[in-house]
Amino acid sequence: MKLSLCARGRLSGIDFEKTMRVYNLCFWINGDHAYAFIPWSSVSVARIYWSGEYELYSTNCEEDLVEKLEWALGLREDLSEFYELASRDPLLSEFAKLFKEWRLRSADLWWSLVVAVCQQNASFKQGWRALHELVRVYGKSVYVENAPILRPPTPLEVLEDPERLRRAGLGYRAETLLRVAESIVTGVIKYEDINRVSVEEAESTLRRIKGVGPYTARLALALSTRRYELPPVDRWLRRIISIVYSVSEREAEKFWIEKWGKWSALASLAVTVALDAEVLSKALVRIKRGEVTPNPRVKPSPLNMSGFCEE
DNA sequence: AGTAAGAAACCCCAGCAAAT
DNA sequence: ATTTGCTGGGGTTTCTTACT
Repeated sequence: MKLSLCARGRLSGIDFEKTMRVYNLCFWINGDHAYAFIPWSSVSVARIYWSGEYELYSTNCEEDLVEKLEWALGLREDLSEFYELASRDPLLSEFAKLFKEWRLRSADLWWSLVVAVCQQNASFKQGWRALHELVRVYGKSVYVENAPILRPPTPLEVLEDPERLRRAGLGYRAETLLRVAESIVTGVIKYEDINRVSVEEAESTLRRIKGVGPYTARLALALSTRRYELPPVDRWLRRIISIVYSVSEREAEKFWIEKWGKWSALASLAVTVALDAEVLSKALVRIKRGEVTPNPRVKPSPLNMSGFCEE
């Protein structure tokens, strides 16, 4: 699939390097720039330099691609309230100082669900390796200036060749992902519907897919709709919450929502970045030592997944 | 013999669905 | 509402090997 240049320009207002590095696969990070696939469009990819300069490539140049790109980068998202709360929080105050200009990158509903399903019952390493392998094993590329760039497979491509999910190491999660692909292709699940209703309703809609529970649904919602009221809380975070704030694990989620309000899901993700998604035992040691900012030596981490490309 | 690196074994962990 | 079992790879410990 050959893409042509649709637009170029310069954006500003956020930290493009942090925004592009956090939870991005190594295929798409390259020295002083990175690639972002633009949701809700035909196949489109933006090359974004840390300076904010960008080049936008697509199969057919739509009008509002730049707008979609800005949305996906959270360019107009006002996080001052979140960072104000974070600055008074023991886990995220240091993070708040360093990551004020960071924004969460959005993906379309399909890819958000793929990401979320890969994380099920998996450590950070296991989940992201599976996602990395998934992209590699399907081996679909777009061509930008005659150079191939791997792209995520579409739900149709996954349904056409479901065996590759096993090779990617998804294990039994493959079954869930196939049901997700099915739901997307048949239109049972549609972004417009999900985005129109409350997050609570959206969550229950997604959960109608067997294998999609609250964690998966909420992570996917946060990534695809930029609405953060319902946090994904896994055992890792639940344990951390209960220890740091002296609440029972049973009450941890309720506590988290009361604490962060409409920023709950963003706070969940921020904690994983701040602690490099290290395994629980190590994360707890770091918290005890007050080491709650990302450590560049930790690999792989949400900020640095280059290791998967070197395996 | 002592030690470090490498391999293997063991246990543990994860989110979800189903059972209770 | 709470507990249990599923499933597959990661983490940790233990054992083996190789080298000084």
